[in-house]
Amino acid sequence: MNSYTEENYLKAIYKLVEQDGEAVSTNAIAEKMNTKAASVTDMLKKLSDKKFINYQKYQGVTLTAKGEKTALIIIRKHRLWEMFLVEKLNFKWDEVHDVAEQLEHINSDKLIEQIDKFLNFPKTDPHGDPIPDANGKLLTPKSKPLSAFNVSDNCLMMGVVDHSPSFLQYLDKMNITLGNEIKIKDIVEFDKSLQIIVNKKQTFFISNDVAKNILVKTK
Amino acid sequence: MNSYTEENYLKAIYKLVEQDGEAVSTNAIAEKMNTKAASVTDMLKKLSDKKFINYQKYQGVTLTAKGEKTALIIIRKHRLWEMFLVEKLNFKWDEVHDVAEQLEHINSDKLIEQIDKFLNFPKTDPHGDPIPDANGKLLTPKSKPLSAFNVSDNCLMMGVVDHSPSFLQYLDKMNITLGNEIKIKDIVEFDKSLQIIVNKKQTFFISNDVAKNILVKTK
DNA sequence: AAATAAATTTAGATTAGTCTAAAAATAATT
DNA sequence: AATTATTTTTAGACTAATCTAAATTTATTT
Repeated sequence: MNSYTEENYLKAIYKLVEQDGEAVSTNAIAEKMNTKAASVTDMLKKLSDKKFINYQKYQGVTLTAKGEKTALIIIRKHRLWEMFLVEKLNFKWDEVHDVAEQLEHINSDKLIEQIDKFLNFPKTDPHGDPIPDANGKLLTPKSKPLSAFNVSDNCLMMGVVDHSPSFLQYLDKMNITLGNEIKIKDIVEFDKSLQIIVNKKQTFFISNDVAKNILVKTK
Repeated sequence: MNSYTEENYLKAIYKLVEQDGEAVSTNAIAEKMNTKAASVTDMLKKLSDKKFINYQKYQGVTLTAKGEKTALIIIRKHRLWEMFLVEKLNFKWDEVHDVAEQLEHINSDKLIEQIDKFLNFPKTDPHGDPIPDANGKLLTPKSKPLSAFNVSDNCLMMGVVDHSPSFLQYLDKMNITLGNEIKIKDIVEFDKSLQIIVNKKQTFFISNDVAKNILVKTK
């Protein structure tokens, strides 16, 4: 089996590759893992020996098929546990991350498949992120940032980019949650802030920075 | 916080003290932890420094109040997770141990209290073992081995001594489960085997060894 | 294209937990 | 009580993951 630490490196590398779309640097991994570049280099050698990553000295890394599958299965567990915490144990969407970071490393196929079944096979986690299947296959839902839409577009809230508790709490306060309808009433020329109508009821302004972090699709 | 390994040592020491009722030896711990005596000595020093155990070289160990509370909170988590697996995720009582060994180390007060609530505050785990409360207090249910009773005594199945999958599967096959009524019809003079009537329906023989491992109380 | 800056890797230590082999302490036996 | 056996501890070494500091490679600037 792989160690807790190896799993966390694979997950970090997966997310960086997903984000940047290219080979990721030692420093980028070090920052994400809150560790030093020298430690990362040591681990990269190990992950490379185990065929989880493609690694050439000084050239950055990408995941092999084996590494990507392993990363996606950890992400599957993380997201299923988040869903469980919110749906069954009264956690808020801004409280689940740290616990799921621990639970994702529990090793039991039966456990995770039963959790999946218990939740009735959810497609996304509480933040709208897609849940990979048991083989590590991911169906990415088609969504774009709200900031990419225009005046009078009518959208459906699909997820978030920033997952920080403070951002999620802000969305709660504004009543912006998964599945809500968001219609763009106006876009301010000066700062690109948006006036939006949520669920045909509340009308208010959000900054363009906020809009960039809200994922929606056209309704 | 305490490491995964420290927690496992504390749990092992708790169980050995509970079983033997006196200071436990380095070798006994080594055997229970599947490790070597030299490794145990190292860990005992560390646990002693942290005030979890009373330890004098060559004299064996007992738990301090702090150590016992810590052990009981780990046992609380283990037993609540076992109950969750059986009650909510279709695990059998002989399948839960290994997964619960992992889950017991998850660190989140909210998580474990919500699991407790979700299960409607169970008093015992799937094997009839009592679940300590959130402060590490344990109410031991009064039960004795079936082998301590006499002909025509009518008992209620309360738990098991041996927790091995093979023993639990045997009990399943014989339809002996928690809460069943067990009446002693006869005790064979020769080998002390027992003829029992389960739930007023099935009558059959069990060995004295088996009877020693079934915990009951008088109905 | 040479010099400088930035990123990355190597070298050598450190910590937690483990091990083997040897030494020391306790227990059992004659 | 002396000897032998058993248990426990110490000494020194190993692995995984980390670190700092120095060396090396790659990238950027002049």
